[in-house]
Amino acid sequence: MKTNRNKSIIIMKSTLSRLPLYYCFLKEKINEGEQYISSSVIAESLKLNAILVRKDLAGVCSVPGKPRLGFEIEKLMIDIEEHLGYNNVNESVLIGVGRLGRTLLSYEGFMNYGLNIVAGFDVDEDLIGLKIGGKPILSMSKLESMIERLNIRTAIIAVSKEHAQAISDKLVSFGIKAIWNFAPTHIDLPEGVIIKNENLAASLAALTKELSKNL
Amino acid sequence: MKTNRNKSIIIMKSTLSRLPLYYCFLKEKINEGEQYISSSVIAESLKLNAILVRKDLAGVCSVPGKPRLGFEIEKLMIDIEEHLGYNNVNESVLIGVGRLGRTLLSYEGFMNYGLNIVAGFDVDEDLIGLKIGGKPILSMSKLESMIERLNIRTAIIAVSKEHAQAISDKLVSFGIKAIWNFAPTHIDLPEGVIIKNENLAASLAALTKELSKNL
DNA sequence: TAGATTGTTAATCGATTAACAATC
DNA sequence: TAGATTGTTAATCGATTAACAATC
Repeated sequence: MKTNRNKSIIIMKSTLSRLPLYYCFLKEKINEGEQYISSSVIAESLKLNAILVRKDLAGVCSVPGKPRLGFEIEKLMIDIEEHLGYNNVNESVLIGVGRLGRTLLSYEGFMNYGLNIVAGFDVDEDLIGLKIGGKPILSMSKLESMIERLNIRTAIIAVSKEHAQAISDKLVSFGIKAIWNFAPTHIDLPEGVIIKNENLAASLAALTKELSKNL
Repeated sequence: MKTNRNKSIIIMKSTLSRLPLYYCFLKEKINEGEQYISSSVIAESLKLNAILVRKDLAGVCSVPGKPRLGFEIEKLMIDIEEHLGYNNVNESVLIGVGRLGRTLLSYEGFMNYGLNIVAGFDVDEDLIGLKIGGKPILSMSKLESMIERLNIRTAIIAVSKEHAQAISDKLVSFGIKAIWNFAPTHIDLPEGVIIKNENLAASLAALTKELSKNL
């Protein structure tokens, strides 16, 4: 872990999780015609601690900010893109073209972040051959060959919780290394495969819970 | 903050965020006919540190676990429900019945967590009067009266990013105290209103980023 | 009993906040 | 220059991990 220690190039996970927030805000600002921005303005708008923002930015920016002026927005955005890997387009497959799956297929936001779902897969014969959001829906039998041919590493699971584990096992055997799971269930995976669970219900529950604390 | 210090009833935020995970796992186990479970089994299955799980459970459970046996699953689930507030049904409104909005309206997972979207709202005349997932779609003009009548505190925003700020301002003026934002943009809110941003694209980007680190 | 598993107290780790000198 | 804003080092805070005695 002591590879490149030129200038404390170690960026905290927590910082990484805030970068999209900054990026989104900077995009707004540049659309409003702004050219420079100070960390304190960002902090205030985003309701974050000013020192925290300053430290985050210090970690990612290639050109230091200028006292009195702040950071050049355009440069800063490029730096953030670099760190988030928005430049290397990431291709993924989606399994399960139900309602949620269709939403994800046609979600345009992904493009902006360098993400591309190449196809949806489903067992339902009626869906196969259709296009949703410009993406083809293919038979499950095509899954393996597509993953191999395009060397895809990331899969999105939008099937029912009953099928999630079986599908995941298949995906892993085909070479998938990262799974974004929307099925509201726990999935067991071998070492080396990373997973991100997106439990929408739990997410909303957490919000309402916090609300009830604030009375 | 020194109200009820009977038995360290202060539960960490991080613990709270893991509770849905435990809950989901316990549900599986009880369906398999299990009656007791040990923290170490939970930890192993969920790939968490055993001590962490033990501590989390110690914090929420009303009946202590039994050495050698573990915790009674059913009791534990009830305790978790208590802590997550799954029991007090939370009602919310959804603004923006586009593709994402429709998915959320018909997402059945919410029910299990004591969450209920009472109606969807949209400006599109063609949608008004329809039912999706059993929930009516109403005109925006009905929004205020519904929030007031049912005393609703939580709103879900699934409109385009251009409209998100304006809608939020309206919602706050109607009395909404918590916003779950799916529009990929930053929203400015007054003190006292809490927000949870659900940036799907950023979420996937983070996953693929982590993948690329693992090479 | 012996052994597994619990709950708790202390140690470590990581992230946030505070303080402050440097700079335009 | 004076003042705002930067980057960095140190202090605090919170969460995780380790250690261990207590219990069935």
